[in-house]
Amino acid sequence: MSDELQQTFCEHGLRCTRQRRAIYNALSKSCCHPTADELFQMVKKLDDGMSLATVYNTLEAFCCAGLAYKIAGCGGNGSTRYDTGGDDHLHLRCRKTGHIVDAPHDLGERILEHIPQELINELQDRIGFTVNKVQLDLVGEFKKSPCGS
Amino acid sequence: MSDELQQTFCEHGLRCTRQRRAIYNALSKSCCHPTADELFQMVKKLDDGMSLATVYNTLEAFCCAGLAYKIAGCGGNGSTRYDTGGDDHLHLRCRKTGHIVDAPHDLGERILEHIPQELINELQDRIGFTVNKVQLDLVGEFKKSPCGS
DNA sequence: TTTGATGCAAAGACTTTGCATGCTT
DNA sequence: AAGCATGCAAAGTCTTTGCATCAAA
Repeated sequence: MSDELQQTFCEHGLRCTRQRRAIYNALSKSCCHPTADELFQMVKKLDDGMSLATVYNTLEAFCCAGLAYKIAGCGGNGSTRYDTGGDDHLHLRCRKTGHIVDAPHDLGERILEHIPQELINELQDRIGFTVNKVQLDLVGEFKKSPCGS
Repeated sequence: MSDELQQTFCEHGLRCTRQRRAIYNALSKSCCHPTADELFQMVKKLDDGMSLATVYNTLEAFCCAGLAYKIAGCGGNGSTRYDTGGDDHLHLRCRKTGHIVDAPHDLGERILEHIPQELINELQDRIGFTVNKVQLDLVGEFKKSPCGS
């Protein structure tokens, strides 16, 4: 079983288990930044021996290893959402449902490239704050539910 | 007691109580987007007859009325943070502590004005998403604790 | 074989709710 | 006087933890 995923885990100091594979696959396939429970529901269908605690533990391990990120859950209910932390830094957040969806890649890039790096640098110097990631959120409302979810 | 705050509440259909005054004042004075519990701690010092449930209820009422906003609590612990929803749309989020601080007003404006409205419009048309608020978060780390908190 | 991961259930943290009482309007 | 807001405690979510068992390395 020395596939790509195994190697990814290994490079990040994580053991490669059946559960972690399933969770990682579900997370990276999803376009909608699922919550821990949503992931659990997806994964349980494919693999019945799976507990919600493991999903939480695994996500925490992924986050520590840099394989995933928590993104805020400020919408409807207060649950944390996760993503695999690609370069999708433009989110559409629905005020009502709490859903978070990536903006189309091309538009995201075109919008983000307008943010001037020299101002970010100035800010870092002035405040004593190190910026790791620039995250632009457009808060609003979907006219209809995205992703069919 | 027909001061400014009373009028603000009244315009938003809210009764003006001692507790709501205290909570609103504490929230608008704070530069650091407190959690419900942090607000409770601040306010309890000044007004002993104050319950945490009231803080939550009041914040919920403020949010419904548009007097405050929830902002995500994706940092350390998972508690929601609040602000009075001025035009401070550039936040510095500390990965480690979960603290959220406004960027200095001038810098925030200078950075945000670079985001081209026509691209936002294009996105709204393409996705069927109505943007109410543009929120830019710089995620990273403070070299030392901000706000003395 | 060693060591970390899993699953279960219990505990913990954060938030909401029901209801009697009090206060604003 | 009427009706919303408060306070308390209990209930509800979401998340973490302890511990025995299991599996990856």
